[in-house]
Amino acid sequence: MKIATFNINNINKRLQNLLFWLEKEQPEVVCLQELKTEQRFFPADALRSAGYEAVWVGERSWNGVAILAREQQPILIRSELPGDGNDHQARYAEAAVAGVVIACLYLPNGNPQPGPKFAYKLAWFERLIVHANELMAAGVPVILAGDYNVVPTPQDIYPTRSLDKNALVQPASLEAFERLLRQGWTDALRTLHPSGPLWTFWDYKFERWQADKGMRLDHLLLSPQLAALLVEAGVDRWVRGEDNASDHAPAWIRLKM
DNA sequence: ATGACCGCTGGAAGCGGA
Repeated sequence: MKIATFNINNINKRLQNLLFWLEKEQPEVVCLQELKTEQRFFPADALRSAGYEAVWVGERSWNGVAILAREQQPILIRSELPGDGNDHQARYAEAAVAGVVIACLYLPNGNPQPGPKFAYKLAWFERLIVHANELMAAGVPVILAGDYNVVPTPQDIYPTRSLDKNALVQPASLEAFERLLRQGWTDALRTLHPSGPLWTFWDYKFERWQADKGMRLDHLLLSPQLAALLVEAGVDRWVRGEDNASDHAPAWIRLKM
């Protein structure tokens, strides 16, 4: 079973890119972020024609997450991250697919830092840590997949000092990610590729793609019973080189199930 | 690197993104 996470950066603007990738790579489950569309404009019919059922949480202009499943209907469990009844940004969806809990998340970027946006990022991260702990304690198979907006280690970014103040690389951001992992989650891509670049994002600016100066921001974390089934993982880099591409490429895993 | 991108909003520049 192939499961992918992909920050699509506007699902309607990039629908043809998405459909082409789905046709070529045939993932069974897909977590999408940055739909940038309100709920009623999600392209459910086009995806169904391509063989995918979906659940989604839309918002005008920004954010937005979706979970797709090939030839089966994902069962929505929740559409908001618990812990703050005043936070309605469309950044979290959780669904059951084939007996696995799929959490699709879009963690706040947090720039500029310091400031209220960075505080929101860290607060959101704390809520995720609390909820992930509950999922772990429930003992069910879980995948936490999405755009974490965190560069986990120095080898997950091209050599530069120009981003030292960026929210993506702040010690507080990395420490929160570490604390999440220590609950017992497996960082699937890094586990199968322990060293070297595994970029999932290349900035549109400054010809970062052409120079292959990227970052690893998109992660799939596995609960222990799924980590034992992990057989393959990678990044579909070719997607970033297409016309009209998102600035992210899909990251994916294959589980023996 | 006080950065050259991309797309949205609104109807012009300004913003969010990372």
